[in-house]
Amino acid sequence: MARVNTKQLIVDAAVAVAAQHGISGASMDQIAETAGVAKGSLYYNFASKDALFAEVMRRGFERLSAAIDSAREGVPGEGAPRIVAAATLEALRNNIDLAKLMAAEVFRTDRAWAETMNEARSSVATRLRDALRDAHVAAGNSEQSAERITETAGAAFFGALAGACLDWLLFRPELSLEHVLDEVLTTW
Amino acid sequence: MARVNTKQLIVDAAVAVAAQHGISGASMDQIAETAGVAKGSLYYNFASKDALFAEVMRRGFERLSAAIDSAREGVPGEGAPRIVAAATLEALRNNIDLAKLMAAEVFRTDRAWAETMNEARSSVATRLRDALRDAHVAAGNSEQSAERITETAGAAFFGALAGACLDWLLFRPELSLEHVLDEVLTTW
DNA sequence: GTCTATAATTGGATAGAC
DNA sequence: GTCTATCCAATTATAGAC
Repeated sequence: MARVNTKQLIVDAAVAVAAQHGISGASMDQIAETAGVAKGSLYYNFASKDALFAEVMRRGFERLSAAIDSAREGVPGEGAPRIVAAATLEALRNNIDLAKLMAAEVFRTDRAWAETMNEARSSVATRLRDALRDAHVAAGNSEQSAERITETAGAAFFGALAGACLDWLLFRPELSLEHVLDEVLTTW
Repeated sequence: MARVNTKQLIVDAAVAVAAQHGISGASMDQIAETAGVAKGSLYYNFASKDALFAEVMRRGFERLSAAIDSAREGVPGEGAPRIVAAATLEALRNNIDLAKLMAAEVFRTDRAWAETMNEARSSVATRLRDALRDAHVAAGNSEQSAERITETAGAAFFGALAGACLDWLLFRPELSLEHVLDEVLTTW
């Protein structure tokens, strides 16, 4: 085992490089240089560029799901959308490179690892959908009515958060998280 | 002048190829093959790959803006969000490759033509923001209150539409446009 | 486990014929 | 205005030393 976690070093570098140039535009050379390791080490730790980015995306969505789950613990239904939205914005802000990368690649269906990424995407959308459903029921609507809120609404919610978040971080970084949250939720 | 519009042929092929592999992953060779022209013709019609995709993105956002403007004509404030949302979904559905491409590249800030694309992105977000503002006022709120709805809300609205639209077209194509619209707007 | 060196292929772009 | 042929740089991946 390596003295430091080389795998994590490489994954972090891959995120940083791909956030700027996209996955196809990110070269293994530049990733190795950014990580401070030789290119040979990349191929010792990952079978291929595809395998590396499958791992990058898997970890990214996993982190997002975990942040949402953690935020929701013990929160009543009516507060759910705001709290999961805040957790999502927070997670994206903490790693803006990863946010750009996920936004750019989440709907690419041709990759070798598209299936893996799609499951991760779906699990995030499902969590957001559930938050919307819980709030719907807490507002006095029936369970049956809440079931009309599907994963598509979750995907819309996620898209709204990602769109607002990137607009915020890239073009209006002076705004506060609370302000961005208000803009997303008051119109929702 | 060419007998057929070679420029348009090339632009269409570029959209198709880049929708699958991203812009960096789209090779000029494959674009030429898809368009049914020689690679030399690409470079006769466009100065470089960057210039080609600058034109692709410019036309894409222009089409979207035009669709929104056309839909809004003569529509009262309270109906504005639904009508512009429908027009946006319709435009994206009519060219799903372009939708994937715009979603993947809209927040890339390192491109040579990032400034051009950013203006186009901003003009779409502004149009959506205006629709939200008009509905807000039509619902009985003050103009002053409506001004708290900014371009960030427009970006969120666009993100929601793009997220729902791609979820729909890629994974749930059996849904109707009206159904998708309802899912986006009832939770909004 | 990490390095250096290199193989094999593909990429963007250009020159010049027609 | 379009084609074919070609250049050169960059890319993924591998081999083998340490």
